[in-house]
Amino acid sequence: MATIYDVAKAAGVSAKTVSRVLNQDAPVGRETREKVEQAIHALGYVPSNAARMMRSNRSGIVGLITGAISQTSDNPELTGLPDLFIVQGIQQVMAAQKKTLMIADTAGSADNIPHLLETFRQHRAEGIIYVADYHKQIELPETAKSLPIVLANCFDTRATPAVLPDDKLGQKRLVERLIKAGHHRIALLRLPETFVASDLRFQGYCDAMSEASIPFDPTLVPSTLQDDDPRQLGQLTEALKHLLNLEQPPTVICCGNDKMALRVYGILRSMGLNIPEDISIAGYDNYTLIAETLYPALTTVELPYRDMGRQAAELILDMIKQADHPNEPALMQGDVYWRSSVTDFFTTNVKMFQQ
Amino acid sequence: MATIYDVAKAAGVSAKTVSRVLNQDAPVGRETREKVEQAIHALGYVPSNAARMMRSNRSGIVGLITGAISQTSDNPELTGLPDLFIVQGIQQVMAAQKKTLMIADTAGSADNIPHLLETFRQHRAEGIIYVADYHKQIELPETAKSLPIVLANCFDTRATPAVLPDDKLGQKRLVERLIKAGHHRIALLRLPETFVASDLRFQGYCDAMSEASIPFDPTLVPSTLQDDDPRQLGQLTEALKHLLNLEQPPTVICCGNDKMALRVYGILRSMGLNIPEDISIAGYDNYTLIAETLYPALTTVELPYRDMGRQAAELILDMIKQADHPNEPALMQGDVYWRSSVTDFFTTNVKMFQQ
DNA sequence: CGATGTCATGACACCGATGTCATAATGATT
DNA sequence: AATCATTATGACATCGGTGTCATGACATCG
Repeated sequence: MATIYDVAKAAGVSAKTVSRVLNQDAPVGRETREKVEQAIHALGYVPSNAARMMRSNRSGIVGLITGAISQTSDNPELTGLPDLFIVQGIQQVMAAQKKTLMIADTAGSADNIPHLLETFRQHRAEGIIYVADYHKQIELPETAKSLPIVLANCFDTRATPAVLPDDKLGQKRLVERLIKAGHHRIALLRLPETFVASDLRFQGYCDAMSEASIPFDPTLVPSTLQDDDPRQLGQLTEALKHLLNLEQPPTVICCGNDKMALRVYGILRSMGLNIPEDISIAGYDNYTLIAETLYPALTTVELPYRDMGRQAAELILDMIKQADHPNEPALMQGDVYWRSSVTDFFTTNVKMFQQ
Repeated sequence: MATIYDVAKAAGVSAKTVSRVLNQDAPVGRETREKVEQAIHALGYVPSNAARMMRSNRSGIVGLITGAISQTSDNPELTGLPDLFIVQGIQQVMAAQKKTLMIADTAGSADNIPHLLETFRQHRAEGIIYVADYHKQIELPETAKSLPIVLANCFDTRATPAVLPDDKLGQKRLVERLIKAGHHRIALLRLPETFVASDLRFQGYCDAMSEASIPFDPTLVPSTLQDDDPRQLGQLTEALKHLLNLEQPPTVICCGNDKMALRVYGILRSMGLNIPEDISIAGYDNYTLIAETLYPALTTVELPYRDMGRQAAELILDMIKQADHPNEPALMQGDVYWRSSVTDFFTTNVKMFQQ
């Protein structure tokens, strides 16, 4: 591979002049510049990042640690790869800032993290973003403290800067929207309690209900599911039967996530029920593969992964520039996606009047 | 950040001795080694990759270009991110070989590729893997030729080494398995013809049928769908009606992929049909999120993405070691995943005898 | 017209590792 | 005891860029 000296020789100038042409940091005569540019092109010269980095001591590299790629997570059922949208959001910002993103994968085991951090330090990464596959609490090894670090989709007890989805607000908005559509018997099939999101979303549900002055009815919120194992469809079936057999059954069921909604579709249909004529269904995550492909399309709340990624990227870049960092996690809002799996009594009524 | 000289000073030795301790490439006295190791630990010293790279001229970096992360592909409907499993397979091999994988994303536009290649050259990547989001033909810019390169999930006209899924064999195996289960009226809902896989799988279907001496019946293979747009459920509905109204309707329908199967589930159910009692369904891709979550679980063929990734990684490493490279694309086989969406007449009969 | 400023360019040191060679001390061999 | 092999260590050059400083050629100004 050609070096700057090869170019200098070919152009009949000094290496420093070539450097000036490359960096445009000092005036260079037009003729000289052209000679140099020709030589660069002829030799296919590309400057060595390593050599540059040595002098400047600035790598322009941001490290990204994730299990998103090898998503053999501890809850393989729940994670669906869409957390990769976070990575996408980060990429966008990094590319715009001409930073190089170095992605390392935990290969499913947190034990690899120290080694990954070591590698990043070798490459003199300027900062690190850690992306979790779903909203959860984590604990990074002590070694992580020496570099600016941002957590995305997770948080720790040491107030490391974090970017999180606002699960509480999201669920609240969904329920508000359901109420606006005329529903007031609203059931909630919670995620297992081990998920942070489970409780937050339950709070959002409660907030929306109480603000609408609808008294909380515990029979509409069956005990949380114990496991997300596909073989335990039985549990889900039981919960649904319970809800449908209530004296005042719900008109809409909020599922813990879109995947659960997919299962609920199957079960309800095998019971002979139609969605949304007999009962409305809502999900959470806006996992478009499911939400848009399902028939009817699923009303759900977005997990604002891309936004979270962008936010995390901007945060780490700020922290690299100035050691300053926020103490509160950034909560990102996700929109409600209103699709045909939920009856809107008002819209229906309007149509009826029109007809 | 501490340098090797800081460590040398702290340990009271020369920099070279520290280097020897680090690389274990020459004997070092026990006491000296311990002093050095202490100093390294005390200073939190991590050697600079950049400096190392300068001397050795070996970066240990392999570049990976993909649109998998920002999957705004030209066929956004078809791609579902699982092509990331390819990336995962690559990661596994690279990690085992102590290579650093540098992932760059096309951000949805092939126009960015030259720039990405440039970046990789700056980092002196030793080789490049290009991963496509689905089996297709591509054309890389001329600039790509200067480095060892391997294509994964795609191929070009210049016989660049490639790793591809064996779509033909996969479909053939599935159909063979269906025949073995007692089916002989087997329908095939093809993917749009723009997909390379569409024709290959059709060939596999034909091969299996002809080897079983079942004459080809074109009414069982409706004209391929024009588009995968979710709004064009109508097209799919028409095709299904056509199949069901045949004098001898199929006992099983092979869908172009798992996503299509998901839609077919919805349509058939809204027609009041049960799967698999009334009709069996098979997919393709083994997109587990769909295949395992659907009720009943979907029989499908695996796209061997992880294997393809591993294969591509090993291929590029070979090519880095010796400029040698294969001329034929490597075809990777995917297994048939037999699940309850397809009736196995044979198994059923056995059960009936047993009862 | 001499002083000053700007432009264009080159010489040289330096960033942080490591390869090469030299050197001293120790142990083994004849 | 003399020679040779091995161990343990350091001095120094080098990789490919860029920062600093120096230099010469013009242009501008009072």
